[in-house]
This record gives sequence, structure tokens and C-alpha cells, in this order.
Amino acid sequence: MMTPTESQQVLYSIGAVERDTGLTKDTLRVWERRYGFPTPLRDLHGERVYSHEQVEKLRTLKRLLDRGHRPGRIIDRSLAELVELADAAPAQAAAGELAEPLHALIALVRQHRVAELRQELGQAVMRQGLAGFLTDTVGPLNRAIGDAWMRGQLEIFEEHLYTETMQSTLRGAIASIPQHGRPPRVLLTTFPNEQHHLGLLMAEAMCALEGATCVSLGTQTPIFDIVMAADSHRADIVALSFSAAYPAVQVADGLEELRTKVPARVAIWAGGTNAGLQRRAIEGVRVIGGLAAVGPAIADWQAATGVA
Amino acid sequence: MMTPTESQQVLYSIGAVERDTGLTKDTLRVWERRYGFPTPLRDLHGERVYSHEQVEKLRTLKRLLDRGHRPGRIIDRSLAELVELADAAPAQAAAGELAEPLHALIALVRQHRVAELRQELGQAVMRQGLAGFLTDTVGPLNRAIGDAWMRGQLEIFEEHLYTETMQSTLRGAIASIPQHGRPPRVLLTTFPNEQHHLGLLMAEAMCALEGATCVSLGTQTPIFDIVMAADSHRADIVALSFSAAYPAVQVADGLEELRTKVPARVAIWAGGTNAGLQRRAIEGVRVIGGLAAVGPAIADWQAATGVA
DNA sequence: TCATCATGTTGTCTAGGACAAAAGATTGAC
DNA sequence: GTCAATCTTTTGTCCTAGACAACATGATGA
Repeated sequence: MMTPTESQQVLYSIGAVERDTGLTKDTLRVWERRYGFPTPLRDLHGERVYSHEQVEKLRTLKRLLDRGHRPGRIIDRSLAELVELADAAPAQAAAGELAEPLHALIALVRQHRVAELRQELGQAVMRQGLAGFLTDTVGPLNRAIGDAWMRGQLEIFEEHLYTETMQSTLRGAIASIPQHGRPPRVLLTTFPNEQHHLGLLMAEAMCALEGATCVSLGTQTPIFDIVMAADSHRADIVALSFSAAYPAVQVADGLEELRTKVPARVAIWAGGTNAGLQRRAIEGVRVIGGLAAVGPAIADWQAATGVA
Repeated sequence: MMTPTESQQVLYSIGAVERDTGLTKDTLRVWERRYGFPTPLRDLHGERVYSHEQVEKLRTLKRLLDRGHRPGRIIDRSLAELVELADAAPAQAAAGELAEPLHALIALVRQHRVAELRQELGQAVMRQGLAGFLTDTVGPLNRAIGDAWMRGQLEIFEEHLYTETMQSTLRGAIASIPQHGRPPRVLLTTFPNEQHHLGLLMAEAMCALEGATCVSLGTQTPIFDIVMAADSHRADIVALSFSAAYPAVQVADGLEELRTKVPARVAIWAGGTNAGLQRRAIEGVRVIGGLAAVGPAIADWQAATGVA
């Protein structure tokens, strides 16, 4: 058996750190030059070699950047201080009073009781109805899971497990919604580099529930292909999902580019937890503020187009 | 109305090309230096700007590299010649005689008839049984779709549509397999940067069919987390899936690292269409050569561990 | 015929320097 | 005091060109 110290003797190349943290090699090198962190060792050939601890701190930094923090302000703090910072943030937005059932679900994730988790989620759909499940369970649960992960209360693989299980649940639920082929026809996808599939599935479920005809392209469709797909499927609405981690610049740029390339008769809707959506309004793009706003938006569309 | 020439005036930055092709910035620059391709223009600030045509050729090149071609040998050829090459390759491995039903399915994808595609796939599962569906339909179909895409017969969004639909079908099928909690316990996932979810689902379906207890973490789990997850779930087998596009170096490195960190009593299995798997054997890692090999592998495991 | 060795080939890493875009701070007008 | 415009700082991404290890290929000899 190895001691903890020995087992932590894991070293990462700059390429490995890029993969694990989502920070590019350029950024890693320029941070080292500017801020003096990280401070990788060098191997025989003079190449950077990162310790497990540094990678851990880099991952936490990345999460905080996604929340709007700036590297220069926080990079000097210790990992413990960063975690504290992460803890403080969600407290503002109604943290403590997580509903009891949610705690139970999180507990199942942390205890790796997959079969029970799957069953509980399935039963919750039945109990609350899909719409209630989405707004009252999935939404808050996603946030709680993300927070727990950042606080170090949840490992990455536990988050993966949750995501995978929830994906199955949602797909099962979506498959059980009868599709009549009635308008509006909604095309759902995300921009390249946006991998968050759960948000997309939630949107798809919500639209299908409201009687729309949904076609999902999955995640990461190049803009030019979204345009072609909207045309091919004669979509009435193109719906995009943006997670918190997606760069705000690319949200605005992408939506503007998409708006110019897609015919005006096709509506563009954007939703998700991304902060950039609230900041600057984009002409001809409707921002959907949460799942509850999907129903009214579809009602608006039907009213505007005179569909019975 | 713009002329075709004007509308093609789409220019890509080196970062955009990296995202769209999967070739790193480093590789793009070194190719330009060494082979004289690509030959991007420069913008006002001297930064590289790639034309749509060059990006197209780069994408095709990447696909050919994934098949084992070497850049120096093929980079000078025209896009048409490359496409021809892509056409010729699968001819070796039983190309022409694609079963009739597969052609019909591909036709549905190209005509964007989603509802029918979904229904046909569901019926195929019933008709062939899940095992037959996986080996005779999904496997060949994946390859055919990939080929068609490379030949320019299929747009990216059409491939996305196929993937999304197939994912729903497979998840539905997996959900319908009763799980008894019997050994072996199989943990399924992919390495970071490996996004190909379909291969993973196919593996999960196959294992579940053979009576194993499956836990999937989805794609892109850091190696350290795979180790923790294997421990938490008391996994008997860790199964990894590698698509053709995944760099062969990272396959070998990753598997070796994983082997040293996971207890010896846990088996490591690797499968998928990645060429690197065949090249060099890794001590303590079993390479699963295709879906049909899953059954025997599980039988072997059961025999070796004396499980009835 | 097969193993060993030399030769290409290829991707990834190195070093600072440069600059645009966004965020933050300051100023001035009403 | 509030808001808009301008200045300053911060920050990520791009630039050049050299180096080298890992792998594939071809040549050599047993």
C-alpha cells in the first residue's frame, strides 16, 4: 500500500493539464510568466511538469473564472481560500433552504447508489409530472450538484454519474411524449465547444411538453450547419442552450452571426445559465429566462403566427 | 442576393480552425512551415486567416490521418483526390455490399425524416434483437455515416441528427434490459477529450446484454477520477471506448497510467475503432476487437473468477 | 525469414514579444 | 447625484523559429 504522499506523486504535462482544466497551454504559460502561478517543475528535457495540487487549484480557478471572477484578483490565494470563495458566492442566491427531497437525491449520488438514484428520479417524474420535475427538481439539483463539486464535496466522477443518470431519465421522459408534428417546429442544439447536454435535454423536454415538434442536433453544431439544418427542417424556432462555463463573448458573437444567416421568419431563442445572456440584448434573439419561460414563449409564438 | 463567391467569403481564425478540424494550432503552423499547406492569408494584424476551402481540405485530411494515412504523403493532393482516397479505402474492408436496409436508413438521414428514422431504428431493434442490431446495424451504419460525411455526401448537422437519434434508441434499449446486480460489475467511460458517446453506449448495451452490471460515467472522465470511481463502485472491469479520431499516443499513455493506478484485481478493457489499439499491446489491458468480442470476454472473466 | 539498426517523419514543447477586447476607473456634463 | 464618454489595466490569444522524442519506414546482416 502506498502512503498518501507517494500516491499523490502524480505529474501532469502541459497538454494533460490543458485537457483536465480547460485552460489552454497559452494561458497556462502566460499565467506562470505574469502571476508566478502555476510553478511547474521541469523534466529532463526542460518541459513543464505540474503537480496534482496545482492542477486541483487550477481547476477551481477555472470554475471561479466561469462565475465572473478575474484571475489577477484570486490567483494568489490558497486553495482553501478559493474554496471558501466558492462557498460564499451561492449563499447570496438562496442556498441554505434546499428542499429535503433534493438532499436525499444528492446523498444517493454521493453514496454511489446508482440503481436507487435512477429509480427515485423516475418516480419523481411520475409524481411531479415532467414539467414540475424539470423546474422543481432538475434545475435546482443541477445547481446544487455544481456547487457541491466546487466545494470539493463531490468528485468529478460523481458529477458524471449524476449527469449520465439524469440524461437517461430525461431521454426516457421525452420519448414518452407523443409528437403530433404540429407547429412550431423547434430545432435545438448548442454552439461548438458547448458540451453541456443536460440543458439541451431540459429545453427539448419543455418544448415537447408544450406541444412543439422538436428536432435536436445534440451539442456542438457549427453555426453554418445550424443554418442549413434550420432550412432543411423548415424550423420555426432555433433554440440554443448556453451553460455558465461558455465564454460570454462567443455567446454574443455567435448569436449575432446566426441571426444574420438565418431567415428573419425563423425565431432564435437562447437560454441557459450563462451570465452573458442577461448582459447585452441582441436584436432578433429572444432570451428565455429559465424553464418556466418556455411555455409563455411558445404561446406568444402561436399568438403571433395566428396558429390555433 | 449574394453570389456564391461572395457568400463563401467566410474566413476562419486559427482558433476557429482548431475547433472545427481538431488539428491543434501547433500542428497547423508546423504544417504550413513544412509542407506549404495550408496557406492562410493574413489580416491587418498579421494573424492567419483561413478560407472555407482550406478548412474543408483540412477536415478531410484529419479524417484520413485518423485512418492511418500520413500527412506528408497526402497533403499535396487536391481535395478531389483526397475524397477519392477516402472513397477507395473502405473498399478493402467490404464496402460496396452495404446491406439494403442500411442504405434505406442512410437515405432517411439525408432526407431529414427524423420521425421515420427513429421508428425504423426502434423496429430494427425488435426485429434483430439488440445484439444483432448492434453488430449488424449500428456498427456498419456508424462507419457508413462517417464515410458519407467525409465524401461530402452528408452535412455535419445530418451526422449530428443521426447520432442524437441513435443515442435515444440505444438508451431506450439499455433501459429495457433488466439489471440483476450480478457480477461482473463494469464501469464504462472515455478519457478526457474523447467525446464519442455512441461507442460507449454500444459497449454498455453489449455488456448489459451479457448479464453484467453496468455503470456508465459518460464521456471524458479524468484518469484519476476513473480510478476513484472504480474503487467506489467496486468495479471488476473498467471499460474504455476510443474513437478513430483519438490520438494514438494518448491511448497508450492513458491506458498505461490507468493500469498503474488501478488495483490489479480490476480488469481494464479497451475497445473502439481507434487504430492505436491494435498497434502496441499494453500489459494488463485487454483489447476488445469489436462488439462481438464482448460476450467471449465476459465469459472468460466469469470462467477465470469462478463465478457460476 | 526475421531481428537489429539507421533514417525520415511528425507532433508537441520551448521562449518572449505583441496586441485587441473586455473590465474597471476616472472624468465631465447635465 | 446620475449617466455617458474616455482613459487605463487586465487578460487571452496569436506571433516566430528552434528543438527533440516517438513512431514508421527502409536497409542491413544473420
